[in-house]
Amino acid sequence: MTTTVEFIEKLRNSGLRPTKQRIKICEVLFNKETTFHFTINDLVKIIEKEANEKISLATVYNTIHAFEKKGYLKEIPIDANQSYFDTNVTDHHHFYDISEKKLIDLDQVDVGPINIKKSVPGKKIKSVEVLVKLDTDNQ
Amino acid sequence: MTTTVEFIEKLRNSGLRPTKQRIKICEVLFNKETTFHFTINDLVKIIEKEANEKISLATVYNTIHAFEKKGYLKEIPIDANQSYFDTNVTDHHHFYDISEKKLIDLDQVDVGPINIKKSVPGKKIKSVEVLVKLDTDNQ
DNA sequence: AATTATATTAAAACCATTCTAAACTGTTGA
DNA sequence: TCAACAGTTTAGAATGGTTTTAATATAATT
Repeated sequence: MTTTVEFIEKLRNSGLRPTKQRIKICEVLFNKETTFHFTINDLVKIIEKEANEKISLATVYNTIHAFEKKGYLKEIPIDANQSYFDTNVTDHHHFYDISEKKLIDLDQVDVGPINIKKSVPGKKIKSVEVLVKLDTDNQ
Repeated sequence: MTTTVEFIEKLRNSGLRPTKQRIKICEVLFNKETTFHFTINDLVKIIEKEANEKISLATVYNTIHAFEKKGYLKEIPIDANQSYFDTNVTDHHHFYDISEKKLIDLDQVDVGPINIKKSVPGKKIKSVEVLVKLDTDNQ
């Protein structure tokens, strides 16, 4: 449980003005028991359900991008249709259930160490992401 | 080097009528020394340069999707802006150079075996893809 | 050659995302 | 406290990759 005051602190410390829209989005994203995955569309629906006032779609995009840049969110590449975000910003991997279009976290422990044996001159590794696609098991 | 006749065979064997558009796309995609990565936009430019006649954008999309469904191409998820395709359909992984927006193949050997220790009931693993993001190394 | 099924096409539609520029709000410092 | 400024929100328009449409063309079958 994080208080509104703590979100205001967090925002200010990040150089982001604590507007009521950003505080609301913080509450929706970071005041949950567990981390979760969402699309912008999902998020807008949650906000509309929880809030009594409407937030402009442009503001939702702006805020999500600001949070991503600050490292409070991670974008998960799955397909080219839509952006998926994750409130779990620790290093981890994903299952993607193709039929249900749902993401499931895969801890580092569940995948084991990955050793990249190749390198590209002048470039350094920024991240290593494993995506495991799942299909219905009808044998 | 694959002849036009062989492409016609391949198409027919796949249940795809060998139209001159599809044959042209086959030649652009599968008549190369090495496999490569491309976006639809890249492909259209290559076709326009190589061919004397124009192929409709809708046909390019249709054909790429048909080829993907037949397993002649793989889509690589990188970000949500654009679809990237790979003419290398063997199991392998990728580097993604963020600054240059370029994909580089990573052989299975370069990554080593990946052991997924978690499972989801009723679901089976369809694919395991590793995406290694690269950044300019300015230390 | 006629018929049928499939493919191509240009243009319109679609839809997630970004941009615009005007109105609004938080912050700062006098 | 309040004016001034910089940063933020907003609705709506614009963008751009992708898909759909429905008319025309082509390949396959008879």
